[in-house]
Amino acid sequence: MTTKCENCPLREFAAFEDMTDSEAKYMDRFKVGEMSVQNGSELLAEGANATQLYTVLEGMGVRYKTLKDGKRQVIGFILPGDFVGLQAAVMDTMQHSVMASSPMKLCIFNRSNLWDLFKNHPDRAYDLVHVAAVEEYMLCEALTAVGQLDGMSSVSWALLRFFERLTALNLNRNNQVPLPYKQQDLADALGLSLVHTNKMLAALRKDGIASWSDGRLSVHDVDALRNRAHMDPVPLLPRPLI
Amino acid sequence: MTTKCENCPLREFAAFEDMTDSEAKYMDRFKVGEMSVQNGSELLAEGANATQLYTVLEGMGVRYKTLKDGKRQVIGFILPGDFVGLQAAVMDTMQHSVMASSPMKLCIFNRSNLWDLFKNHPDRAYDLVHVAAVEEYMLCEALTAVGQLDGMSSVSWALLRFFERLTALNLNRNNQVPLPYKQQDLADALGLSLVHTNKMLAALRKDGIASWSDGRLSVHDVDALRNRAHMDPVPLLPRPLI
DNA sequence: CGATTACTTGAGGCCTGTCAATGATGGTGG
DNA sequence: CCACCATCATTGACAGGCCTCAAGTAATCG
Repeated sequence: MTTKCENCPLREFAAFEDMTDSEAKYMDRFKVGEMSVQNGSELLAEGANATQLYTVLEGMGVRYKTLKDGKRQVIGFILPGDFVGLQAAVMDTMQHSVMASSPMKLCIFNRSNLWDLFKNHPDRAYDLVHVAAVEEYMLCEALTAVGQLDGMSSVSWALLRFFERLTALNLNRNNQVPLPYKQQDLADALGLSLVHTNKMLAALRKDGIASWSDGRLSVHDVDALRNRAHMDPVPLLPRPLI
Repeated sequence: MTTKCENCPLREFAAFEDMTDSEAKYMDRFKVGEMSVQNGSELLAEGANATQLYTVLEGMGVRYKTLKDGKRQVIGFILPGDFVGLQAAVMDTMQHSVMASSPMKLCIFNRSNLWDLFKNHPDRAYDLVHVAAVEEYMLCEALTAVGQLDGMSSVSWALLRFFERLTALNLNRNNQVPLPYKQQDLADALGLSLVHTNKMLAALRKDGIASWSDGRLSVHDVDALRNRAHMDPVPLLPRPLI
């Protein structure tokens, strides 16, 4: 028995805009099921044309793109509440892959219902554009970090972003948030080598600013972290939940 | 007297999906005017909340984000047919600026009409999502290039992308396309220094692969360029025109 | 207990940034 | 018409951040 959208635990978090009960009731009709996956499993593959859309209920994952020579660029990190597969829905194929970095629980929507949503629920369609815009914004920020910041700064920026996003999801306990990724994931996201990424993390740990081990990130000095990031801390805007 | 959407010269190009005459007629009601700007002028500023949306009719521009320390990341290059300002429309403020790199002619839509479009023309709203998805895809590709490729490769990739996009816009004359940007723009897009970017361009010129000067890019050996780019030449998909 | 995966740490070299100087071009004002 | 200035492109020298190679530790697993 799956959770009804009306009772979706995500709705209360600061990260999301409010949703009325009637909206939630409609979304529930749109919803076709739930799915649980192990960490390491590939949800969507580059080049495939997926017929389903997902909203993440629990767990985390990565989006990434692979090059001919085996290099990998991590496009983004997928957290609870994130909407996955919109690209596949409107363009016919995925341009990147998605993999679970921890056990995940996903809410499944059917692609073929998407059109009904546009026709009958323009407000929800509008939210969809909003979500797409937020995603574009996150990508812009990542591009800026990768392009303009040096190693120390970009690692700091990334940890800060994780800390903020996860805090907004109520996952902050005592300045500690879960972070079930590998150092290689972060390195591939920032365009740094694994070795160098490791050294930046070691420096942050030595300086008592932040430490990340065993899948948990502890931030001991947010201001120092923000300082090293060298990037305007653009606040996270509430976004609609799909 | 402005051009009617029915007669929009952009419609015929390979870069865009077909649009029926009746669709074009509706868009014409959505359109509120045209605007011409000089090169160097700022169309939209970071942090501002624009009330208008634009489709580029002629000319080119850049999207960019500026950091506290004056560094600049070029987010993307705006070509004819591109839709500008969607982010400002759904989130309330722009997260990046837009500047004209050549004289531009823009088609103006009113933000307040956007809602009407969602309510009464779901197919066009769907196209809007499609456009947003294409933009996201371009950003992914750029992020991958900046993160994973070295100088020679990323410069080659960028020139190749320009060549393909402009060719799809019927601006290719004898393997030569207009490219009214500065080397600094390209450098800021790729996260390279101006000096190094210049040296990569010099190498491509010396090797007889491509030469860019006086606002014109000539590609003498597309295959060699593609070879140096080291990235899958994902084809440009036709996209809807707004 | 060997094999695998992830994390750490050190050493050396190259790609790329910074500094600096020069040319080329075009606009401006006397 | 020419000196002057601003912008952009070009080229060389040098230093440094980051990559690659390599080796070692720790934890998990069959």
